[in-house]
Amino acid sequence: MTLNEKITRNGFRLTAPRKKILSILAIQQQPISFDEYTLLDPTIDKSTFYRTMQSFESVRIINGIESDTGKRYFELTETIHPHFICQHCHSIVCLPSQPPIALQGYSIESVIYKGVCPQCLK
Amino acid sequence: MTLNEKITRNGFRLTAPRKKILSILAIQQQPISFDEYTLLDPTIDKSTFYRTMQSFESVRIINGIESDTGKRYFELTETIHPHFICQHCHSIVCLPSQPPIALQGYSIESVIYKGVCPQCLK
DNA sequence: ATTTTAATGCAACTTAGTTGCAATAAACCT
DNA sequence: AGGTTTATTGCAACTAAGTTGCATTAAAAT
Repeated sequence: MTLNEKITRNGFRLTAPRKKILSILAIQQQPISFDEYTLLDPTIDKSTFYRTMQSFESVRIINGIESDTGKRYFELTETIHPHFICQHCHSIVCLPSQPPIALQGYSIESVIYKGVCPQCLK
Repeated sequence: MTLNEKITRNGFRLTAPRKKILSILAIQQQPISFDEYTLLDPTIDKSTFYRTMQSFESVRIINGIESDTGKRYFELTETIHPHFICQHCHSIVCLPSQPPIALQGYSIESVIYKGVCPQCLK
């Protein structure tokens, strides 16, 4: 199922702002915040952006990550992978996929590690 | 090193609001938010609470966790353990301690799993 | 006991994200 | 294709969480 099918089959309309959001998120190496997104697409409206994130999160097109800066970061959920948040420089890094963790009774969808990144440890 | 020593040796003063915060956090089963804290101690001032969290986080007396509700949750860092955040009911659960994860070059201080909890899966 | 200075408590502020609503435009239907 | 329906947009106003400035208070050092 392509991304566009995922959208239309879930009853969402494929609009211009949504296409742009998806095309921009598709080329990111890390999750990005609304602030970072507006630098790449200054025409976007705040509420359109956040509403799109909510809609697409609800059908697992997008994955949101809470930073310790009080902002949310977003990425496409193409390949599931863990993330690392540096508590010193607050960067969010995608980590290589790892074998899924099993936890009796729980459905685990993502993993976040917090700590200090190699650069900040120096 | 006791908790009080940890506080005074880091140059912090052992004040009445701080003692109360610590005594209340000490008897929690899960991390709590400012809202939840005020129910247990209605005399606390918002800025005193948050400033205490910041100070004590900086010296690892307290561990903060970002929920997907846009709130931060706090707990004492006595025993390090992972947490689970349910994306459906937004509860935060302490999980039993697990063998530490190694990640080349990184210092990992905590792990958060996100997904759906057993109750919500039913 | 006095002095020093960190911490408190209040009010005002900031910032991220949400909401209401009229206008717009996908997608559906002959 | 043209008309209709209804989801989505874009704007402004709002909310909620957390922060900041500052005068006052009280730990702790002398």
